[in-house]
Amino acid sequence: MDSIKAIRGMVDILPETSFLWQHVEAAARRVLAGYGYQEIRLPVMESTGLFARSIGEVTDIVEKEMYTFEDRNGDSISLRPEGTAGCVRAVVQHNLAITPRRLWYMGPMFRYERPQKGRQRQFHQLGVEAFGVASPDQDAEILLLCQRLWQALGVADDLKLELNSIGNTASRDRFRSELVKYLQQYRGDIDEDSQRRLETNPLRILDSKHSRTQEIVDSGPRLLDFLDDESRADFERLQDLLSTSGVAFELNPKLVRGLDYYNKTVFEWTTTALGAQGTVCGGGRYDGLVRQFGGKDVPAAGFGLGLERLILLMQAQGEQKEPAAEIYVVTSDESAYRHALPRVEALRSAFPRLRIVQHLGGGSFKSQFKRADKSGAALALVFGDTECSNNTVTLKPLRGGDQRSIDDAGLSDAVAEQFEIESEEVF
RNA sequence: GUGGCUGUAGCUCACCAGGUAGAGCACCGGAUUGUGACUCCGGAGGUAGCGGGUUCAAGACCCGUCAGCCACCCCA
Repeated sequence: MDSIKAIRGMVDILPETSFLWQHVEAAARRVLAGYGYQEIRLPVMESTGLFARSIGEVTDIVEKEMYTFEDRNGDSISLRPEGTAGCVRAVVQHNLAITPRRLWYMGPMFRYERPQKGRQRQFHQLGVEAFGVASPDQDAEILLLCQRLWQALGVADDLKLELNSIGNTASRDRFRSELVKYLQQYRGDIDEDSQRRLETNPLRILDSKHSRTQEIVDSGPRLLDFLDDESRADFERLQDLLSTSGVAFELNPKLVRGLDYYNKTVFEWTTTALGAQGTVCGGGRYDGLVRQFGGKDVPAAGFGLGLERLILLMQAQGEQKEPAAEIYVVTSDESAYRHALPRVEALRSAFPRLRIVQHLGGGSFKSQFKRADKSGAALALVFGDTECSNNTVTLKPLRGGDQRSIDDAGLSDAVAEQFEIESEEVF
């Protein structure tokens, strides 16, 4: 029997990187809370129809990338390929959109694609969705929030904001038919994929990577020229807001996004540091989606942020290592261990944020100190026969300095001094 | 889904007209028995991704398969 391995595209996040995840997640929570966003936790499975109707029947995601199967009762259900659909469903189902509502969620998404760096079959997104505000100050807010997160994580310089407006449904339809009409003339010249999209999703031809197709597109009709007045005005105001609040951006008239539900503002934060998978965060406005799911006519805007890609970006700047524990406790034998245990527990109570590692499994002092050294701890606490019999502890700095013995009673103060912290006495 | 590259100890890699595997790091133990790092000595660890084929003989060649990577595609 072959050894059992994780299935393709599903990866384990090991301890050497899980701390980075925690760091990113904590930063995100902090930033989100700072803007008044609240967490919503959603199922990872939904009715297949939910995704088909929101994302778009003819998108790649729905056509060939979903994990879809029959529930035991025969219903077709799917693992979520993205979060917005489920979030909108929940908002409608629980009537959450009656007031301005700022939401976020974090969790795994599933897409059956060929894995590559920055692209897995199970990956993780932070999703942010804001309901109830139609004006571009909402768009600006979520972009500001993004930028704050980039700054908090030190990746602001690696990310570029690309911005576009794809207008309302009517103006987009007008543009689409003009575009199709134009491209029909060059049917034989454009690439195969684009020819297919001529029928299914013509807008996607705009960001084709084929150079010949690109040339043809470049001299064709421009989306911007077809924008309705409201979209145009909002788009200009958004740019103005971003400029005054210090968010740099680049207009990309060919940015259209792959999902059907977007309108007006669309954007992507991209990097060149990750190869072909350069989009770290993407989103926009989706004013019609809530209504489409039977809710009120509530405008909305949001984005999805790829956590793996964000973390890859941080790792690309250099190795990220988890800081070592502060203290390593060494004991000479069983009785010393019993002696030390309550004292170490008291220390943990007094300094809940210190990481104190107790040596386990016995062994000679020599081997215990080897462990202590390897642990990277700054300080070893030594409980030997001598210490135990006269109620003292030896503090041995492991990164330089002389060791000294003190009375048990002074341990707390000595530790506080060494790490320049105060006792919190939290239990 | 398409094309290409790769797959040898925990990690990074090597060897080899095809003759049943080696280094560095990591790991474990020791260098007079209450003290780590440096040094020295010793040790453990691989049916060479998996399956099949060619051959007297394959990790090395061929086929298949699985996985990773790169590009396409797609997007996070």
